[in-house]
Amino acid sequence: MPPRTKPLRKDAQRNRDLLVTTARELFAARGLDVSLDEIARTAGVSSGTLYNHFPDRADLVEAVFADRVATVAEIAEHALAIADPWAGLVHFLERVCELQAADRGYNDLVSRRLPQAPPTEDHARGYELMVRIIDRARESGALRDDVTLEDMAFVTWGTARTVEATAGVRPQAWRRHLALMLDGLRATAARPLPEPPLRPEELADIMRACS
Amino acid sequence: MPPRTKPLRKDAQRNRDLLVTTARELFAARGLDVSLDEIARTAGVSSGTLYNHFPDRADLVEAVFADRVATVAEIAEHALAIADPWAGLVHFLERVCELQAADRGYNDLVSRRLPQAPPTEDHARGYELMVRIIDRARESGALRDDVTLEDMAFVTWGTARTVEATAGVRPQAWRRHLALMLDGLRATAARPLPEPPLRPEELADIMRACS
DNA sequence: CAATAAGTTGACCGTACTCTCAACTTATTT
DNA sequence: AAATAAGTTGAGAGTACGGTCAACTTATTG
Repeated sequence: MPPRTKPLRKDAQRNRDLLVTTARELFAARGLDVSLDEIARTAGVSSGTLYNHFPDRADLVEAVFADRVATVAEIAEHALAIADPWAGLVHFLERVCELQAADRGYNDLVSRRLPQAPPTEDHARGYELMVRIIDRARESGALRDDVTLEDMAFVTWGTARTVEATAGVRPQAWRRHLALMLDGLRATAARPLPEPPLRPEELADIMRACS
Repeated sequence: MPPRTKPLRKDAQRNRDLLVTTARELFAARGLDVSLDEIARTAGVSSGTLYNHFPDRADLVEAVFADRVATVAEIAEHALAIADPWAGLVHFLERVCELQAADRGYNDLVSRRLPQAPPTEDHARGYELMVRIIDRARESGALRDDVTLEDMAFVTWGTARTVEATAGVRPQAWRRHLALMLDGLRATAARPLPEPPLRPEELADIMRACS
């Protein structure tokens, strides 16, 4: 659907796009903490223009990573297209972690709580698909039956930190971390867990929390 | 052994101690990014005094956490005193993660690369003990034989991130993360790993790296 | 081609932080 | 109780950042 708002003037649209792509590159290379002034300068516009388009840093971050939710949903779809449920889960987690490893900004985004983009329909779709990936893997008997979708956050958070630490020295080290984690998620590895899973609302709180 | 340098004047010593304990509290509560001015103010001394004692932020951090290396070594000793090698490893990792969970500053410290304290003899002792914890667990057949001491960094990094994320909502959630990870470290869970372990020098590089 | 709306500029304000130093105060020494 | 060495102070320099706005420029419209 076309956006309801009146279209931007064409130079304004050009500047906006420029800012987003510039920010995307800088975020990818150096993480989410790049200064907004530097982004504007690199894009060749004044800082006023940046603030005109994106009043808040979160607005810019949201614009830069707006497509990622859909990307994750697509990955989830591919994962569900794999016949073997366990292989599907592994595929999903590997691909998501690859996204993190390829983009320091995205890695920061999944790590830190940040902007809280308003929940979109892609969000809901991705969530549904992920639930199915987990359920299917669990019902197949490959995934341990005491883990939930929320436990996948541990995978994401953990590899995010490993990606950050090892990026300079061994960019693929996170694969080893992930593999160990995956071996712990197998039904055959299951031992009683010491703590109940995060409830969906708790995880939502964590994601939403800004600080 | 008494320090070789001339002892501080007694008010200077008092101020120094005050700064360290104040910094310890603030770091523990709010992480390593507390401003130095605030630490000085809270301690009731001027910022000049702080910089007189600790020219660099890293110097203060080092003073605050100087004892932690010895603490970890002690935990390692306790772990080795446990008869069952696997239980010893679990004990060690749980206790270290508890340290992280109890102190946001320490959690930051193990996460981010920061100051690179000069390697002390406690360091070497801790290292030796940790090697023995791992070797013993592996030789007992409980720990998978394709993991190394360096793989424990994944445990530390991972839980560090989970601690950070969940501290406000479910302070014990990291125990679940750790338990999943531990299940992946069991010999019975072992599947081939996709990436060679970090070499000791690589891990040292990561720890040393400042940025 | 006006006329007007839309967008841009860059200097500037406020804030927060690290770090310095000359003037001052306090402890220690003889 | 001087004399001296040691330590403290707090204002302020320097930096970087987010964010604002009145004056200016540019696109669009009739």
